[in-house]
Amino acid sequence: MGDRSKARTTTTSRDVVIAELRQRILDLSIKPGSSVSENELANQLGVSRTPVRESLILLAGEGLIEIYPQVGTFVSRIDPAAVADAQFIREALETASLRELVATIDDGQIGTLRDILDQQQLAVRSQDVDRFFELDEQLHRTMMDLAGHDSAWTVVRSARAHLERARRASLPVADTLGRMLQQHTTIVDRLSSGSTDEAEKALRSHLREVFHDINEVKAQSPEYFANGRSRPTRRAHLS
Amino acid sequence: MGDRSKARTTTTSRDVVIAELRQRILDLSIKPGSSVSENELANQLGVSRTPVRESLILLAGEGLIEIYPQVGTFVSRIDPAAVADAQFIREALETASLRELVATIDDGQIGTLRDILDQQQLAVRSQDVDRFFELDEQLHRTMMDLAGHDSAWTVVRSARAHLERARRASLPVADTLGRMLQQHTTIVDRLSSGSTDEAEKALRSHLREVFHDINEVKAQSPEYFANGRSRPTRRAHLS
DNA sequence: GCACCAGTACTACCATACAAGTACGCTAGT
DNA sequence: ACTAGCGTACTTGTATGGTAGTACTGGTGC
Repeated sequence: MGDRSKARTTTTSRDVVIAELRQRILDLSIKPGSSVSENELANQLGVSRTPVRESLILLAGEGLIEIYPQVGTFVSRIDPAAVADAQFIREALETASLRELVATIDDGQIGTLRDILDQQQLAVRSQDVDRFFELDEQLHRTMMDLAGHDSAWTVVRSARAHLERARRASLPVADTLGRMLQQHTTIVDRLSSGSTDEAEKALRSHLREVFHDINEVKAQSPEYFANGRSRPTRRAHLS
Repeated sequence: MGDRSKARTTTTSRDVVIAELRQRILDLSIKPGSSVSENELANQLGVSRTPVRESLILLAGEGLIEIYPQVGTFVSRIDPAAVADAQFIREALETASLRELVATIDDGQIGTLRDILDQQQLAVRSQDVDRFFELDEQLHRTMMDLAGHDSAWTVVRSARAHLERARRASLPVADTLGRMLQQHTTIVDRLSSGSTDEAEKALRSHLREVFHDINEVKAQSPEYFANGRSRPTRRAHLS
């Protein structure tokens, strides 16, 4: 639910390729700035160029891929300006949802959110980073769902993609997950107590934490970032 | 400027097809719910099915098109839920931009906005509807530009597309344009006087006017709307 | 008259072949 | 040693043929 664009019932191989590519880009299996050739991907995935190509076009629409005709296709570098924009979009949509949610939320819904927090607690104890971020996405999405804006999540997810790449690359410091969980807890607490302004404030500062992570990544992996106006070179994919 | 996805310099025929299709969908040359076949479009536009197909996939990503594998491709009907979502997104992003803009705007920028208002005044006098809405887009976009969020405009434009189809279909009542202009003027006035909350209020109620137009269209052209969960029929394109 | 069933015509999906264009590397000339 | 220029190998763009699957239609049995 919540994805209005899912107008079909069957699964095409294009769908598979899109999911696979998005996954690889987000978890940095394919590094920002590296080239991705249609032929190469087609061979790897065992399909023809057509579905690969169509997937790349769609991902280019989301800004994760850049296509230069007759030159090559590249994974977008992390652009500080794009990151700032993505952050702005995410912040605007999530805080607006939150304000509406405060007025309508009931005890059962609060229970749903607290369940997610409990599971995050477990993930923190076992230091399961992947699980934690999976739950992070689930929490944020659920809050928008409950506010009745599940379809706006598509936009947030797209914006989030640009931010998430950076976050995943940052070394998870021991207490990072714990601090994030605490922030989540604060948000839900204020949400359940009906303090609109305070809840918004907590959410906003929580979302802005990502800038800290990004600067950290930029320090240790500057090649992931788009510093100049230059385009990646064709043989950038050689690792 | 303002379109980060424009990573290329050459113009491919896919670009042309995309622009043409988006235009036709927005101005209702192709009616909501009608089918668009790859073959048919390819013949009409004098290109092969490939660029047409790729364009349709991209537009499906924006929600303007729905593709059912092995069944057909259809122009999205106007979905009230989607409209509400689009409105929410637009409102959240534009008001957030406006609040930031109040703090940073200078006299020159205010002048730029007032120039647009003057041109709208002319459009109202000559009852040039197309020109008026062109300037409407320009005004809203410029405000986001000035706030430094030009790239978020891409999102707003996508959301706006769902709203705009309805608005274009509504009969332009004599004083509609005049009323909209007055609202624009109020927003810019409050923006220049630094009244953040009042400016936001004016913008918000201005944006919500679209619901009035949409209800009007729904009354006279209910077939444009997605009332049930049913999918359009294949021969829906017979006019 | 109505319901069911099979055939046909249409759809988008995928694979493949060809065309247009760019970048890189080698070679020849300076 | 260095630079200019050309050729090759690579890229994406476009065109087209065949395939799998669905919807509509006409006929048949009830």
